[in-house]
Amino acid sequence: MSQGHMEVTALLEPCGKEEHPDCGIRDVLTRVGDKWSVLVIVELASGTRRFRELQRAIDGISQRMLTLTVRRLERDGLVARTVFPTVPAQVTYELTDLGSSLTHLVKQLADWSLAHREDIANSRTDYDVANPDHTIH
Amino acid sequence: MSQGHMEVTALLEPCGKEEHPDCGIRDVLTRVGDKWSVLVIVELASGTRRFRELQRAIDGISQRMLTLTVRRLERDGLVARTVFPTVPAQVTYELTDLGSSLTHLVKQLADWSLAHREDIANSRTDYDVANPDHTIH
DNA sequence: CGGAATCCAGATGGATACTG
DNA sequence: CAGTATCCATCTGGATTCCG
Repeated sequence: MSQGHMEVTALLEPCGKEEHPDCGIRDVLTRVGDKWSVLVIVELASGTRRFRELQRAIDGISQRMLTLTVRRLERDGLVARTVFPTVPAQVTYELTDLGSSLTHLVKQLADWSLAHREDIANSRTDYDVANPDHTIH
Repeated sequence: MSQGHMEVTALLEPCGKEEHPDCGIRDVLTRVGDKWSVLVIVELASGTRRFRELQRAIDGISQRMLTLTVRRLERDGLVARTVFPTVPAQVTYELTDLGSSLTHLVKQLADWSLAHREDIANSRTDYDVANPDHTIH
């Protein structure tokens, strides 16, 4: 059942003539890698949230970016959006089954990040000391 | 040993007064989420590669972006760069232990992407049909 | 071969103001 | 409350040229 190796090999091969050669994986990774998506996913992993609840939970996100982020997640089928036509309007967001299945992997990535962030920070410091005038970031 | 839940909760809390409130996880995720890093990591997961080998293996990457990508991965301690002072120069790249430990997660993400790319594509199509004039991407 | 340097277009994201 | 609209700064990444 552990077929990970075979699958991933296909990553670097064109899998369809007309499509992008990355088999669409980049679509998913750029979504996960954008500035706010993961934080939204992690927050929704704890339960249904309203728009303002999300904004208060995610420090620093602007109204505009929260809107864009949840819209993209909704378009990808990872998040479900429900509008209650009350006054004022009330909108809730929750993960779909697809979104929940991704959450598990996102949490592993988050844990890895937390576990190794010291290593990475140290490596960066070392690199910056050894290469005083680099422009990489 | 499964402490995933507790760890990730910390994601949304400021963990240090002076630092970014995301505990540095965004550093890792943006690295994984950028356009080329994952493809470089996956290729290096198969073994040591020279610069030109990487470029030939990764379809569409420019010289500049390959340089930037491997430099960032090196700075983060995920990739080791070795220069052989021959003429012409010969440079090899390989994953460090840290990089290898991330590879496993990256492969899971890649497998998830491949497994669900149809679902996502369908969801996007449905969304675009239901919202004919949206500007999201 | 393995880059570095420069230039430039497009994407991303923040601030602000306005709305049903 | 839950957005939309606009403007604008920054970042990302591609193309090209040059270099040891």
